Amino acid sequence: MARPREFDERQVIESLMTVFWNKGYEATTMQDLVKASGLLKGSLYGAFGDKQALYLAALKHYNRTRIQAGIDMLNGEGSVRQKIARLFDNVIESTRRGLFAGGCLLCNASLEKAVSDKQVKTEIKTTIRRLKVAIMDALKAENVNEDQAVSLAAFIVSAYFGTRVLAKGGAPAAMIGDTRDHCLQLLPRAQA
Amino acid sequence: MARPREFDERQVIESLMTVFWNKGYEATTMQDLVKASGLLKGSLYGAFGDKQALYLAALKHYNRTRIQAGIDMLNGEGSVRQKIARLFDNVIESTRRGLFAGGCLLCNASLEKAVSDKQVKTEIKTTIRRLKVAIMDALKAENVNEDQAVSLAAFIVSAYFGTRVLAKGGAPAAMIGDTRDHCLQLLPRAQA
DNA sequence: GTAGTTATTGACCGGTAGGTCAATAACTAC
DNA sequence: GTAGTTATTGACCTACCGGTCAATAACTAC
Repeated sequence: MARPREFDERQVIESLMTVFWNKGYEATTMQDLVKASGLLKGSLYGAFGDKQALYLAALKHYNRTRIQAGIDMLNGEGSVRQKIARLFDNVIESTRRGLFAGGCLLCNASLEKAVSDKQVKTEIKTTIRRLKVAIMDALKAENVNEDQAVSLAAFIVSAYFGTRVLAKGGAPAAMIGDTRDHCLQLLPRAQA
Repeated sequence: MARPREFDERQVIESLMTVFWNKGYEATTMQDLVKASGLLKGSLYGAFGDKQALYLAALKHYNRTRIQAGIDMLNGEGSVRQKIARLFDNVIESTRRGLFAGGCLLCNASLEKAVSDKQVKTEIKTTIRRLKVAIMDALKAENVNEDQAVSLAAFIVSAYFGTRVLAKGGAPAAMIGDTRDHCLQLLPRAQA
């Protein structure tokens, strides 16, 4: 019926995401995206839309993969303490490996694009909500009551996002470890 | 000996800061800065240097005024609990008033410019350090020991920065309140 | 007054930003 | 085969980006 696409959409979005992840929205040029994706400008526009749409697609992909990996981990085996500890340890680890200086595209989007792009803001809000709920569920699985779970989860998300800012700002890794330790201090003791 | 400047430097930097604060580095154009400051491009370049230098000056001004106001508060009267609570309440308040959507230029700079600009990174690191020390001092004034003060301060800075991300991302204000409450929970009880 | 110094002005510049489009290619249905 | 549809291509466009500079103005020292 029509000419088929010659590229793998997932793979292209992954490459777009990588560029936005380490350069930010404004500092990224269409030329950067062309180079990273291997597609030409016209194809990029034809397939996804303008730069804002490309960014939104990249952010959604980040949430569906990177953030989801965290949520899956929270839904998996182990005690809450272990799970939350791993969340923070991953930040330390990615910072140590220089993975985009430990940055998080979701946090970057919150500061750079949430105000100027309503669709981005909506995506951010629902993703934060999902992350918070995953933490709440992990807490409730260890008999933390609903109210406590709500406020503890909010607090952990804050501390977690804060470490992403500190990591990129060049603060010493020890600050992230200290943050993790104090978060764990507020968590219930393991019972299983 | 020479022609005197016709503008008040502090006032001009304050206006530059305002623009960078709500638009970010990349999204701000020289034209924006010209309009906000009232100066012409040539004067801006002559007095401060290029765009990066303008940003650095704006960030330093932000730290010398807005962040310093927080530090002064931490060094002032009252219990640590009251001081830390006020820190978070200010975030809620500025978000409610729509003050640049509750954003913090220091956090913005950490995510947008710390990696690409070494001078910005240095400024960020020393400012975070100063903020952390102010919190430590407030803790030690209430007989928290050195080690505890170090790690508690790191943790509070993380949680605080996290709320700035959440605020801009459009998360409900209740999450900030919950974060504040849990931070206070780890603080020593008032004794004076 | 004049010489020396710095500030202000606005026209100017090359480069590149995001975005468009007509031509052509690759496919399916019949 | 042909008609219809969509994908790919790369040349092209306008607007504006950050930055420069020669002319001129405003001052001080003497």
